[in-house]
Amino acid sequence: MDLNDAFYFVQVVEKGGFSAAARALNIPKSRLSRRVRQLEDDLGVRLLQRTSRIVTTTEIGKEYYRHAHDALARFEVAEVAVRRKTNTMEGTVTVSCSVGMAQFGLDLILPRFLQDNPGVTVVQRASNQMEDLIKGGIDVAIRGHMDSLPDSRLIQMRLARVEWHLFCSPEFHDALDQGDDPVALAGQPALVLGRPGATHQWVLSGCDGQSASVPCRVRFASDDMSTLKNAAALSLGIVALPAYVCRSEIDAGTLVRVLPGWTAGNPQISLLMPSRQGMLPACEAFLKFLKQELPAVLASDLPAAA
Amino acid sequence: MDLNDAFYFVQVVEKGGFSAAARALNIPKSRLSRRVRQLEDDLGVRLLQRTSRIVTTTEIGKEYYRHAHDALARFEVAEVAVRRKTNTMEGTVTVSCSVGMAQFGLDLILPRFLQDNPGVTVVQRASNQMEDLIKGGIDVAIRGHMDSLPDSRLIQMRLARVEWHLFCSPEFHDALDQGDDPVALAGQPALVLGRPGATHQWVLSGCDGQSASVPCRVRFASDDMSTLKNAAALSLGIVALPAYVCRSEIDAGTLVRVLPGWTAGNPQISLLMPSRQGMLPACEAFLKFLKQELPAVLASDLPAAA
DNA sequence: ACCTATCGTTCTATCAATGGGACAATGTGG
DNA sequence: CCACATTGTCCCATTGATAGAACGATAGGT
Repeated sequence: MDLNDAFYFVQVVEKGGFSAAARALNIPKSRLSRRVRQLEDDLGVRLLQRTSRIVTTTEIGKEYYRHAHDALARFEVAEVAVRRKTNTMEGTVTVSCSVGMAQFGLDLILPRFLQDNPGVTVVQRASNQMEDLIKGGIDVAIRGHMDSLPDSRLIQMRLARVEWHLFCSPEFHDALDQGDDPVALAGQPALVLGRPGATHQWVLSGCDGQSASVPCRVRFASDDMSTLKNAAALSLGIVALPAYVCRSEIDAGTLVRVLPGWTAGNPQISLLMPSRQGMLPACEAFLKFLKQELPAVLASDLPAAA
Repeated sequence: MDLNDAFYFVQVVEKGGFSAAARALNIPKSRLSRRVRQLEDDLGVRLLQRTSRIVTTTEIGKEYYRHAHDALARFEVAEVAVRRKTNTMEGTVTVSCSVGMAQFGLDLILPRFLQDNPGVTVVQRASNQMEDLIKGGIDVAIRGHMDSLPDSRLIQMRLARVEWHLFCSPEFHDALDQGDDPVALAGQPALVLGRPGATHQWVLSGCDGQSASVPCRVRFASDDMSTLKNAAALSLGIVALPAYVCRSEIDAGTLVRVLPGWTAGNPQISLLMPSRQGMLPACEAFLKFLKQELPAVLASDLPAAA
């Protein structure tokens, strides 16, 4: 059963003949003749009665026509539905990111995207574990990584580098040695993101290229940056976090930066997507938006947004 | 746009993968892979996200699937509708015949066919002009003809020969010369079927092979055999008609046969149909029924049915 | 950490569908 | 009444799709 044959048959019926249908479809009439005959053979029924001059539909041909016509109309609907989404800014974009990126990065810009694109629905899946993009039906993931991602078949797009700084409460800072020397931090209580091993250390880079590794004492570890920030604000220790995450606390004075001349990491933020082709305009617009807006939000040297 | 590609896509979605669908359909998976990719290219959208291990449907793929699934279900309906009519004794049979054949031939047997085949609808188109079978959507025509029909592409099936006799009212008969000689009828008033020319004659055949042509005087001409019979019963003249048409009048004694040793024609009754292939069982059953029952009805030597 | 079964894709010789013209049949207009 | 235009079908060289194996990748069992 070749579904195209049904289409050809419907066309012949509607145009009132093989030649007319062939002209309308811009295909040779020999094809129409052959395919309709094939359809009749498949069904085991004569659908058209032909003279060399005129074509009429059998009783059963009329019935088949009605149903086939409906079916083809449905296909039309299916195609139109797709084309509408590919031509207009509609559809759903599913984005995966870490909780921190959601709270302190996307949170600042996502509302604007939603306002600018009323037809687009954004589904955010904030999680601190990497999700499988394909299994999860995720259109784009925002990932931070130190070295290049090994994920082979995924499309990668470098977005920005973010600086991680060391933070603590002003009170805690006052109690520290005020020198600009990393070694002074050795053994200090650390608030650590993720699951640290038995020993932990801050890997610091100076502004002039020097680096230092400072062992510390893990007092608290969490997947959640907000919780770590709160712990730091309560003077429980020193935390290494992306600069943009702590911007409002710095402005408010509830956290201060430790060792302003040193950074605690400079990971790459990249966008990952399953494939570049066949992407909805809505998704492309979202990508463009992220590429345009996110770097500024993640930059260390910008003041907080109004 | 290849509609089969949509079918393949739906199968892949429903079976949950290319390999599973290929196994279910008994086709190589390379075809599925190629055709689904082609569909995606045609639509300009990615419908499936693939790993070497897993396949998931895109958001838009899900939408396309829903519509395409509906459309395919419609095709299923179309096919089932046809197959039902080709497998069971259902459908409509359109038969064309002359008014005389309808009133005095088919009338006797058609009710039985309808009773025996409750699912079959018979549309009878009784007309004294030959209709175009194909233009008129006629499945089978019953035609009487003296020499072989020239209609080339139509299928012909010889059914029976019918004898035409000369009839008149008993009163009229009494007034005739009672000899068995055709020449005695010369100049008698004739009731003629169809549109006679200026002159008319009866062409008679004797039982032993002799023939005679008897000129007569046209008093009344009509397309309708019943009207002619009535005119004859009213002693308006002599009419040449198929024997079976006048059977009941002969039995009732309102008409008598003129020149019992002579016949006024012996045309062939044939069935004509547009084509033999792709015929509905209902139509085939009707053909078989006609072939089986009609000759007896048309026979000259049978008593009238009860 | 290997091994194996299975996944979807890709490659290429092979085969079937195709397209364009020829053809017989048949309305149509002069 | 005849020439012509147009109908649907048939024929055959050519082109495009296909089948089957090879392939890289991956998940799960051991």
